Amino acid sequence: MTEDKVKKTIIESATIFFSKYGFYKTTMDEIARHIHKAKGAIYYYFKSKEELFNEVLKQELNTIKAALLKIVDREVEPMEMFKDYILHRFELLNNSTNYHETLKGNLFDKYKFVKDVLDDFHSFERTQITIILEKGKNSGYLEIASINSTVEIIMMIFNSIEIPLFLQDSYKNYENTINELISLITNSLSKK
Amino acid sequence: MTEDKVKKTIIESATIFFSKYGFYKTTMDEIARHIHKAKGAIYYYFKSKEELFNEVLKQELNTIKAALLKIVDREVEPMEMFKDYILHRFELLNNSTNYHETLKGNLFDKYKFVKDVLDDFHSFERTQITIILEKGKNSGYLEIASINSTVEIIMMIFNSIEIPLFLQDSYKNYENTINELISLITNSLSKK
DNA sequence: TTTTGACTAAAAAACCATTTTGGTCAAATA
DNA sequence: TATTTGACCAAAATGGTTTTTTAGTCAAAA
Repeated sequence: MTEDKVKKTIIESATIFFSKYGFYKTTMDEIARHIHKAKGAIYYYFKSKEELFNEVLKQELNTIKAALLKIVDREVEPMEMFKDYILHRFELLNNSTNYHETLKGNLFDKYKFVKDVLDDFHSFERTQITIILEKGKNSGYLEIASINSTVEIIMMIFNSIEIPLFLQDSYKNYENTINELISLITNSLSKK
Repeated sequence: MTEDKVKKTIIESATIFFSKYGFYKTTMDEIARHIHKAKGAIYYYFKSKEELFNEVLKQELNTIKAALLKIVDREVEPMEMFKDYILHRFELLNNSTNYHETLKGNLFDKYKFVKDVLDDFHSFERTQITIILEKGKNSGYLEIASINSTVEIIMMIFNSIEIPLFLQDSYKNYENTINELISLITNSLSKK
């Protein structure tokens, strides 16, 4: 229906500006102007700027979730799947400007309003990694004492390493770092 | 001699205030007043506030380095040594307020002036971890393809995980996290 | 049902005056 | 000679005020 179409164009416009200028330096006016609408129109579909940003981030993360789900649904050897997952996970998030925005914002303890969207993504990822590790354990490839603890420390490493990786350029070779990280983790989990 | 004595009291005073208020909210005047000296006296020993902070941080890190050296110099099984090293490494840094200050400052891309002191510490740590891993490799406990790469990824994880660990309180159980991290890494490196 | 655009209250930015602070230095002290 | 002082300066930080911008509202129009 038409309603969804307009909503879609608003989100598209918002995505452009939020990606380029971040949350605080984007105005509702410019988002509206870009699609030749009055600012008020946006408020017919979204109750606030924060809700709009949330929607943008949510869609960006949903696309990433979908891509990652494909990897977990494949029929491959669990260790191979895990490598693939990590590789794509960082690649996809590395390309999500609004995710970077959020990361940065969280360091400055602003952006509390994205908590739900981020929590959802973390929860998704926790589930996927658990599934992969369980597959590996069941098929005898992996040796894991406590799957839960393992998933937690892996999540923590992922979420920590993002900051230097995405926000600072302090680390020369991104590619290399990810590959070494994959080796370290898979080495740790696989039976020898 | 007397010169060193005065210099020492200045550093002590500076340590107190920098630890309590951080670099920017500490004034040279209060550092001087606390030891009943005029501000100018400090400038007889240190050429700037930045140099003074550097000295404070340097001494804090030197103490930590000394403590860590003791661990590496011990005669124990390499894997045990590595566990000990990691455990104390985080424990010691966790108690260094001025190191936290620096970490925070680096995120906000200020504090460029501490670069040398930090680089020195990183270089020290790179050396120690390399020594431990080489010991482990030579004595047949560890299985490592490239020691250099392994050291780099471990360093990166250490330096990344500090941010949530020290600066945010987002992670519930510090103890537990460190232990899981130790398990993950040692598992990855040791022969089975 | 959807869009507009004038409107408001609050936040941000710009501005200015005042104070604080890092750093200097000639003179005093030891 | 080696060290300390404290008045002094320029630059930065701070506080307070005015102006501008912006998120959000809403009655009227389409």
